[in-house]
Amino acid sequence: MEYKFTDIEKKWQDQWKNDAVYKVSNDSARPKYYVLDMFPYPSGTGLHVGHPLGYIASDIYARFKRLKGFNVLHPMGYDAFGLPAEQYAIDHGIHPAVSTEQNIKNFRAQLDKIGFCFDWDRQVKTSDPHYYKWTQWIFLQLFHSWYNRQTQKAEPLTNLVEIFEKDGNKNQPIPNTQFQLPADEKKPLHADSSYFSADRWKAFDESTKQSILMEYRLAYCGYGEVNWCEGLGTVLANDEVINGVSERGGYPVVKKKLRQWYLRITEYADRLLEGLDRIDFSEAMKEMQTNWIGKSYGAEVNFKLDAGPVLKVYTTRPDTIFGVDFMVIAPEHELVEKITTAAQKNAVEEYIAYVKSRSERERMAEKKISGCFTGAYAINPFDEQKKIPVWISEYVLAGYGTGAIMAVPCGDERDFKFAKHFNIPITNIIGKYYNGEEANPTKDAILDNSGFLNGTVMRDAIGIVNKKIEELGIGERKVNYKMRDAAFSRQRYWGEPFPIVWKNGIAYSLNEKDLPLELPHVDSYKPGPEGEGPLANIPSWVAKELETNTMPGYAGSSWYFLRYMDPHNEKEFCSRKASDYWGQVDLYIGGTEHAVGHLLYSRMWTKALYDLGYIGHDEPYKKLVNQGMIQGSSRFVYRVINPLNNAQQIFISKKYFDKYSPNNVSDLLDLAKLLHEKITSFLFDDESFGLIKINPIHVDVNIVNGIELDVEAFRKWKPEYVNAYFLLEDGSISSPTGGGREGDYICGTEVEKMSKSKFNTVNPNDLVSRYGADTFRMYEMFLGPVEQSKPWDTKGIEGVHRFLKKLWRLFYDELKGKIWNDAKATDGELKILHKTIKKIEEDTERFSFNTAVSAFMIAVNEFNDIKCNKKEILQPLLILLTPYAPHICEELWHELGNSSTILDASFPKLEEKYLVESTKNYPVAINGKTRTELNIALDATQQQVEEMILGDDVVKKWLEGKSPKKIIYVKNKMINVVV
RNA sequence: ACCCGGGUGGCGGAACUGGUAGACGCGCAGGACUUAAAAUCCUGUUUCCCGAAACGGAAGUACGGGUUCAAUUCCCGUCCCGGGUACCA
Repeated sequence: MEYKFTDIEKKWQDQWKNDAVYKVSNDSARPKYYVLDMFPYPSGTGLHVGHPLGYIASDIYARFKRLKGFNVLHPMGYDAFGLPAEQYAIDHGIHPAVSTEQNIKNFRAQLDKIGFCFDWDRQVKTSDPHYYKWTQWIFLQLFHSWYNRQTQKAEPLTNLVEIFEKDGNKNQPIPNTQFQLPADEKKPLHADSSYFSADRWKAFDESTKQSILMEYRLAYCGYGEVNWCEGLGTVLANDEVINGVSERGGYPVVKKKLRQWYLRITEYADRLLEGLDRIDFSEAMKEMQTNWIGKSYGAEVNFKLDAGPVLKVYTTRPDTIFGVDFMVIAPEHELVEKITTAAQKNAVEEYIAYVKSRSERERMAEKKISGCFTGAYAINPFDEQKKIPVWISEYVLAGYGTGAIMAVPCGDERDFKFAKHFNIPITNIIGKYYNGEEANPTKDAILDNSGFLNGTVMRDAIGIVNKKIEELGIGERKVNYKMRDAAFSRQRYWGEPFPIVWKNGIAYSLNEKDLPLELPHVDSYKPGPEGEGPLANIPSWVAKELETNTMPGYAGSSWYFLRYMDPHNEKEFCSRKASDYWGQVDLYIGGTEHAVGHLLYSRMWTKALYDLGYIGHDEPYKKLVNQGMIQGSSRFVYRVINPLNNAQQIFISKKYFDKYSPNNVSDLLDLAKLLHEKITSFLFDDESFGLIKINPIHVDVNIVNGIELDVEAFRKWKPEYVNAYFLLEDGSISSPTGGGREGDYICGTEVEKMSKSKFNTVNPNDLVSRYGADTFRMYEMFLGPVEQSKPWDTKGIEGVHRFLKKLWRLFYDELKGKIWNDAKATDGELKILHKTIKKIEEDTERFSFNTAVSAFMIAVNEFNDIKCNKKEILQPLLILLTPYAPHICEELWHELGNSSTILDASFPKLEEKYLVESTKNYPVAINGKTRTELNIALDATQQQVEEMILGDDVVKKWLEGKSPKKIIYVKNKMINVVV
């Protein structure tokens, strides 16, 4: 009986489906465990071997937890709204719903072959109205809520109105400090522009009230910049803009302000930081989120400008205020227009036009220093003699702080370079700490040239200056966050419609009973007028004054983990009973590319839902494991392009590509001679050989075995290659007519992103049909640590497949048939088994699946060596292995006589007694270099060890008669003799 | 530019908390079985030096420094590669 993986896998997949073994109940006496994979986007290209990596890891863990007695939720679904489907619709005229459905079918078929334990009854799709009804509903909760800074949580907006009616907003300042109330007619001179009394609130008209409330809503409307492409008449994603022009068509792209929805995530900044202490994410991940939130303590300082207005800057280093040599404000700062002098007007406008064409990323990445003087000067409040020139430059972004900085070149590298570049004189306020060659950002220097701060250590000066600034009323201490509110609208079709109607410029929500607001059918995906989305082209939609923006891709994925708990609930997004039972996602697996997007948004939504009392926990993911990317391993063939005959297809093996430099004339002549000698139809003359080119061309990795090209498959790959000649590695020729061929054609290799265009994608289906799902699953894990990125190479899969065949042969012999037996296991056999139990349990628990696979190989090799075919040993081994290779284990489990599924077996219990050792082979090092090994009892004392060491011949030889200075003996580790 | 991660044989990787660098697998080389092939099994495989071999010696974890009895592991600096940088998902 041989290992027929195709039959076995088919049989058990069908059986499992019929028996609904993966159906999960919300009602169980067992403890719960929730394993989740990051929501996949069903792309048109289908799965390649990189995608299932995380799913296999989570599947193994889910199955492992089930064996350990948990009620495990392991669901799967689709993040089905998104830009690619819409782009596909624009290009091919196929409705996104249709192509998405097709893609999902394809995905599902691929997933099913791998044998995952997903409970498909719980599948969700974000583009399904049954799902996005609740996305819209949650949006409305955010729309109807505000963040109470006193209680530090989201509350219904009705609370806020009550507060306003009682106290005005004196205790609840408007989050956006730039916001200005309409002028107060009663006390126009003294009115603070952002505070109002209860009386005044009551006197506001509806429109003013609504625009003030909008300033507090967690989901609010404002204005923001988008990538506007006049040529395409549309707004582009950052991805679609390359070097300031559109990816499609190459039209210029500029920034344009459009009305946008936002989520007030900045109000949650502190709680998002605090929450990181309570969740098990990697330090790197926490650091990335912390840096993204970017909390800093500093001061806002007002500088008077000679041109009249006041310039507000944010600085984290107020101690350096005497070192301010110039100001830099963002080119889009509202003051620029007001303060620019007539003489500088042209230069400034030109510079602003340049900056408008630049993406934020380009601006930050730019090494070349650029900027423009506005002609205006600021006055240092502590040194009124000092006139500080005001510049604009792209390196200052409008969205961060106040969009203006005070530049201190002796203490800040970027400011220093700017000053040098524009010949701005540099004031040294840190004495010998500044060498004139580079800035020194120290906080430990003693201040100099700093008026009343002279002689103070910078660190201490910060507080002194802050106090002074506040006393003088020229500024205040300020906590600042780099994070900005999340833009929450897209001028696109394929997303959730907002349940919002506009009446007289005021946004009102739809009633809950009118949800879902279904996405209407459109005939064209072209943008609407003025950069609005395609929905603006539908007369009936516009007539109802419905919002024409749609929600962004992350709307549906911000809460999907909750819907899986209660996927068919028509009354609620998720019942409190279900979310209380399942609670947090215990294990979340996905890539680091979501570090600051999805993971922050879903954390915020969870906190808001928690604040409003809809769920009982405020962090969605208890533990996060980041899976690395599987990179493609590309293969290249080298085509010789003969200028005398462009159409001729001649490929040279890697050796010759390495040997002949395409830039060296004599190399090219040698190559031409060689080719002519071997292939008579290859001709050259005195002029042409110098023009020969050698082009590396991506070749489909599926027709390359390791690095050897299947030349016949290559000729069939594309019509132009039918008559290809190959100069093989051994110098022989493979010609299209056949004959004369002996050697191999060797390809070049390179590690690149896995993508269709590089012909380096490998479809899991192909591998599953060739080796089986169990082999595929184990090989994906065997490649290396889940967290690490690594290149894919199909070649090594054979080793894992051999392992499974070897396992099979412990049960069945090809000739003798059944060989497993009921004999009693020896201590030696039990030792191997329990060593393996220990290793597998530990490795699985810490997600070290690659070493677990090795441990299985070692165990099977050892049992094979000692011819152990005993059921007593093999049965627990199968249970250990079943999370990794479920099909073969289920088959053998039943062959051993079990009738219930192995999925519900219990994980073997480790018996330490089989593993106890009394001695150890200690490595003995002399001066840190291992020289010999000694077998010593584990309970040996320092003295006993020293005696043994000094009596050893090898040690004596290395001591050369000298006596050791010290003998270091670390129990159960090693011995080091210091001479 | 900024933030995060990574760099170990021909290749993927192992070494979990500073303690025998290279487990396991691929590939390669040699051998057994076979008419042959496949499958399977056995042996070897970091590099260099000495040597017939056993054995022995030296170097070695991107590069340059440092801490330590001992560094792939900790610290400082440099280079290279990957992810993210707010509308790809």
